Amino acid sequence: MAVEQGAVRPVAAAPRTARQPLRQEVVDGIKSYILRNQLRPGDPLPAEPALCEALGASRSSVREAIRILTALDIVEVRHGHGTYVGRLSLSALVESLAFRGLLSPDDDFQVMSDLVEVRELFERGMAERLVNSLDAGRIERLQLLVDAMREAGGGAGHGFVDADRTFHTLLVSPLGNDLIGQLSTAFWDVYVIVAPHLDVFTHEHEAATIATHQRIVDAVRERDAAAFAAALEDHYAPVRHRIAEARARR
Amino acid sequence: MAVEQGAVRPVAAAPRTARQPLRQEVVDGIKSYILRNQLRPGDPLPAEPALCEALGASRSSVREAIRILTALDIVEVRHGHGTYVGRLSLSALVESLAFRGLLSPDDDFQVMSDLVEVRELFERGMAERLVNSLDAGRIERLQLLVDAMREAGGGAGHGFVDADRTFHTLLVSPLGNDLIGQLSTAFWDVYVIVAPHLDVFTHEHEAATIATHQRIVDAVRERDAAAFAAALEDHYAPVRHRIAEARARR
DNA sequence: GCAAATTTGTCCGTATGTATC
DNA sequence: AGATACATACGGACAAATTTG
Repeated sequence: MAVEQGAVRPVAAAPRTARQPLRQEVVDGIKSYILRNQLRPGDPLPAEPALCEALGASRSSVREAIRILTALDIVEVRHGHGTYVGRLSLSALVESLAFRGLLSPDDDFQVMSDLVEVRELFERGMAERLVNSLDAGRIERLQLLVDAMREAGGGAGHGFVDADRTFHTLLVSPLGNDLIGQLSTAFWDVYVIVAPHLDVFTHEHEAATIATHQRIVDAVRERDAAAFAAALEDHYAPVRHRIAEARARR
Repeated sequence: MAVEQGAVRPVAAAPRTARQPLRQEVVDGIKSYILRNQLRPGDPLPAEPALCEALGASRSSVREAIRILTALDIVEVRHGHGTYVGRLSLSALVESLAFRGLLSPDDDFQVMSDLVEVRELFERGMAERLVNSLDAGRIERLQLLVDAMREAGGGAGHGFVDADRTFHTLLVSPLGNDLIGQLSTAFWDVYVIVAPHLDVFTHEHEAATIATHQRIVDAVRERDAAAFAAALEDHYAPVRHRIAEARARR
């Protein structure tokens, strides 16, 4: 009631000096709400009208704020269902890097090269710890993934790339450092998105790839860090070479 | 005029089957526009009305799409001025990781620990290449930053953290791998955001920090990879220790 | 299976703040 | 200072998706 509101000003007492946009305050407000109530990924958030009233903003502003937070995977929205706390994944990194790779027609190969280099750095830098911390169960699953790659070899390739992705995720999993695993898979995703646009993604090297993966498993089985590092070198060298080759073609 | 629109359908001829939201199509449309015209960071984008007409969407949908792209730093908006191609920075990664660190009251220390570990991995994994590729000019600037840290020591601390940040960015710069540098800085930013909330950020260890930074510079000057790695170990060990200590306090 | 209720998606019209010329 | 172009914000209305009785 009392919708009279003689003044033009809405209801808010705040002068709305707004050095920063209102939607940013809403973003911070929603973040604070999540932190204050110690919510976890998957937990429900108040519906849009409730957020509007609680934060003193219109639905447009609230929705724009929600869009920002969904882009960061801090909140997740299901149409006709509700708004929830997101998974806090690195999806934003993937989107951002992938676009960067697609954008620059000159140094896009540089982006790819950097990407692969970091992945190699993770695995080679952790060689000692990895060969000593991979348990029998994980080694067995690594072997199964190599077998899967052999079978999916000439096929659509979908199973092949999935097995490859899972292999490297599993490889760094025993470190207890989730960030390394997530960055590694994120970079892998970016590579898969960008590579087809650069003609560096050929299926001719599948046999060699499978062979080096097998050598990695063998090295881990024998806890041989040197052989492990050597196998990684032989695995990543061709990738680097392919990128350099494609770059030269331009 | 002609707002009659006998059918319920808007104006678009497209049936708008829309398994995915319209704003997502707008996001893809703007991305395509940037790629198609090979725009660079800072280049102007069409104004909102133009985008609405070009993509067949209302202002709301276009604006929400722009918010998503802004969060990823793919576009940048200046109020009352226009929208432009963004810098493609890793700001989204910083926001996302920082929130993850603030969110988990149990394993937030794990996030910090992972962060520092990756940074150390970058610098130690590249030790050989770094000591051999840092030129005299860069070494001189590294020394100046250490000096700056000494001066800013007891002060507000603002100059101290800035110098520290610049030091590590500069340290990995000669690799020619922008991604490593940007990730390293991004993690540093996350650390600075999250650390104060965990009581791991004390000023007591400034003297020791300065000393190890000096040792790093000395090692680089003498192209001594072993001493370089040792200095890094001594630099990061206390940080790990502080995090573990803070974790134990909980 | 249907209908109602809830929630998000999209649209429009309008008013305001901001930057440029 | 005025005019123009642009982004920001509001509020109401209807469409679409999902759940529930």
